[in-house]
Amino acid sequence: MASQPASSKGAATRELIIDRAYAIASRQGLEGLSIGDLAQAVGMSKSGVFAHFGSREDLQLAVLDEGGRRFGEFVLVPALRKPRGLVRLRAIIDGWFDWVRENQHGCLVMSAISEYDSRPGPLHDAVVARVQRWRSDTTRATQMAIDSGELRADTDPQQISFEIFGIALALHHDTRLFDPKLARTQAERAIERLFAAHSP
Amino acid sequence: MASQPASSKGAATRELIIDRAYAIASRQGLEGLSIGDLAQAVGMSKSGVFAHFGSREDLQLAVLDEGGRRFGEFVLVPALRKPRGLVRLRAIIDGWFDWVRENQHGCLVMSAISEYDSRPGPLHDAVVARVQRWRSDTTRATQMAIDSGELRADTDPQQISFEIFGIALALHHDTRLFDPKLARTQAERAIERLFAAHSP
DNA sequence: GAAAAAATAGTACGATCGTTCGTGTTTTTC
DNA sequence: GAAAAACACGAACGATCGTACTATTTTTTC
Repeated sequence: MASQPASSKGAATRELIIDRAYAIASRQGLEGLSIGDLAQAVGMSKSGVFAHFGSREDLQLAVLDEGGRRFGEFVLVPALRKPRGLVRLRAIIDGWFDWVRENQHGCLVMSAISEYDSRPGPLHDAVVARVQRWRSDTTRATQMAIDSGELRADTDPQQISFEIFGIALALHHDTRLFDPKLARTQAERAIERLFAAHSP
Repeated sequence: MASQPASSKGAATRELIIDRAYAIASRQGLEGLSIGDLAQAVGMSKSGVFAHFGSREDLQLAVLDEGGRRFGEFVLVPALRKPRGLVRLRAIIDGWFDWVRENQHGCLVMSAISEYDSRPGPLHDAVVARVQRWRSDTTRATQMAIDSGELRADTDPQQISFEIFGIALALHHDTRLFDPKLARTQAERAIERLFAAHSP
């Protein structure tokens, strides 16, 4: 999963560690990520793993960052290649829905939201920044769809962002708790109704 | 917080323990609930606390149950005193929104969803059962609003349930991550649009 | 109030936690 | 290839984890 042949040995193993850590934290959450488990997963000693990060918290921050990076690469980057307007906004949503399907075992960032939303500290701040960035991306894409006349002029882009977020959250949880296919259908129907309500 | 003067001493302290455990788990999650912390919170010895539950898992199940009970008492019970139809459905939603506002530090059941949605075991099953029950309550209330003619006959009550769930989730997270008041406004606007789209 | 039962405390266990430190090995630099 | 720097290991730390076992205290029953 390493994006490129890292320059130094240390950077390469650091990437490997984060890759494994991402896999573990996707299932167990960032709070459920222990250095012992991680060391075993990468086949190194605990102290060897630890040395790459000043502390467990720094490790968690790095893993959270990796989660945000992957989400961006999977969802945002492809969408940005689409033309501005409703097409791009729909690409973001579809990409997100696919992301939920692809990550059956859980989405790290979404878990992190629940874990740190009311626990102050660096991780809370990082999560807030991450979600905020994502939300503003969606808001911006919505604004473009308004500018292009594909959504009504009196549409509130932040409101749309909020509602898309909610639909994605419901999809995320229903996918794991109940039936993935039904959940996807319901999410898509909700999106259609959302756009229909704001179409000019 | 004890509902009634418990018959035996043991049952009374058990209630006390669960009350404190609920408070801790609301902030830290059920996985973040340790018997040591809990013992200190109730002013008992670790083993004294432990003896009331066969295992940590049983304790977690009991606390989860308490969370569901409180939610039901706060949201569902008052709503069931309202007349069937849209009034009751709106009461459920308003109650839930108030619940989110009231529990600033986090909702235990919502956290539990994230913690156990993809981790098999008794707690996963308990969470699924809990959410399922809640969803079917909402679906039933929606069906009544259809029957009374307040919502269109071709409305899918499960779809409505899904969307309400999503809006509540978004409200829940935005309340903690961003601005509670703005989140509440956005959630209410989303609900209005949802009903408007299905009004006859 | 004595006897039986229930509740709580105390202690100790093996495991695991994050972290530190000193030593050895591997990689990079010159 | 030698010197310097980076990397990894192993052992040990104090703390905390859930749990088991045995006393001791408190409550209930008669």
